[in-house]
Amino acid sequence: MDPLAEARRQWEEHGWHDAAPGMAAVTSVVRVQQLLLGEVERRLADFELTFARYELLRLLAFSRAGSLPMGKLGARLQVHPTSVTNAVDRLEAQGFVVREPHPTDGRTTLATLTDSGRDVVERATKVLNDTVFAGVGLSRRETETFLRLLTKVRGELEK
Amino acid sequence: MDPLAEARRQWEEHGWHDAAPGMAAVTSVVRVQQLLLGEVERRLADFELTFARYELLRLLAFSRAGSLPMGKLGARLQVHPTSVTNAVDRLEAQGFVVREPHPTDGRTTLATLTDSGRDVVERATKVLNDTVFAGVGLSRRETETFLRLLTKVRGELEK
DNA sequence: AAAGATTGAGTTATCAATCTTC
DNA sequence: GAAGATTGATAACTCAATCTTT
Repeated sequence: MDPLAEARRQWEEHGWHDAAPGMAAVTSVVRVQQLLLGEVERRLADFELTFARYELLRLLAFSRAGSLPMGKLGARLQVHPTSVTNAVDRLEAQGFVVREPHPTDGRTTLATLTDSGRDVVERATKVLNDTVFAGVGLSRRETETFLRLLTKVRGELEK
Repeated sequence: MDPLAEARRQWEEHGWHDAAPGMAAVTSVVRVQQLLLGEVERRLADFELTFARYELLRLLAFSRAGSLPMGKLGARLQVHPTSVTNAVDRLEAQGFVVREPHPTDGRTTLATLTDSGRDVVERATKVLNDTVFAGVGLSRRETETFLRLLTKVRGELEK
C-alpha cells in the first residue's frame, strides 16, 4: 500500500476535498526530491561531493575565468551566504577551489576553481549525465510537461 | 535571468542534449521542494512543528487508537529509525506524544498522541489546508497531471 | 541470530551576531 | 550606515555500533 495514496484517501475521507490534491502534490514533491537527491548523492559519493558542492563547482566551471565572488555564487545557487561559506570551506580543504581576494573590492572574496576541481566536476558531470539525468523514468514528452509544471509552481512561489 | 533556465542552456551548449531535460527536472524538483517545504514550515513555526514532526502527528491522528509502534511510523513515513527516535524525543518534550511499552512485545515501544498533540495537529492541518495545500499555483487539471508524473517518477525510483 | 529501538559521532543547513571594507 | 563574508550556536539527518527482547 502506497503511503501517499493512503494519505490522500484520508484527506478526502475527512472532507478536505479542496486541499487534498495540493497536500498530495506537496508530499509527493518532498518524497521525489528525497529519492532523486539520494540517487544523485550516491553517485557523487565516489568523488566525495554533495549535490550542493557539485552545483557550486559546476557554476564555477561555466564561468569565464573559473572564478566568482562568494555572494554571486549564493545568488545564482539561491542558497544562504552561510551555505556558500560552508561549501567553499569544504571544497578548499579538498583542493577543488581556492579563495582569492577580489582585485578591486576588498570586501569580497573570490572562489576560484583549481585544475583538480575542474577535473572532478567534469568527471562527475559525465557520471550524472549517464546514470541519473539521462533517464528520470519519464518519456521525453512527459519530461517536458513535468518541467513546465515545475516551472509554473516555482514561479508562483518565487514571486 | 532564471538560474535554472540558464543551467539548461549551458547543458545544451556543451552538447549534453540527452541529459539536459533530466538535469533540469532534477534541479527543478530540488528547488521546488525547497520553496514548498519552506512555505509549509513557515506556517508550522507558530506551532513549533517541522513538517517531519507534523507528518508523524498526522499519522498518529489517523490511526485508530492514536498510537503506533516506532517502527511502523518509520515505515509509513519512509524515514530512518533514528529520525523517528529524534522526532518522538522532540514531540514528547513538547507534550504532544508519550512513549508507552507495547502490551505484548517487549521490544517495541508505542508513540501515543496526547490530547494536546491531537489539538495541535488539527489546528496545524487547518492552517496548512487553507494557506498552502489549497493552492500550489496550478489549476485543478494541472495539479492532477503533476501528481501523475510525480507518482510515475516515484515508482521508477522506489523499485 | 534477528527484530526493535537507542546512542554517539560526523555532516549539513539555518539564524543571529560580528567584523571588515566600501 | 550598508555590503560582503565569517563565526558560533542550534537543529536535523545519516551511519555505525550497541542494547534489549524475541
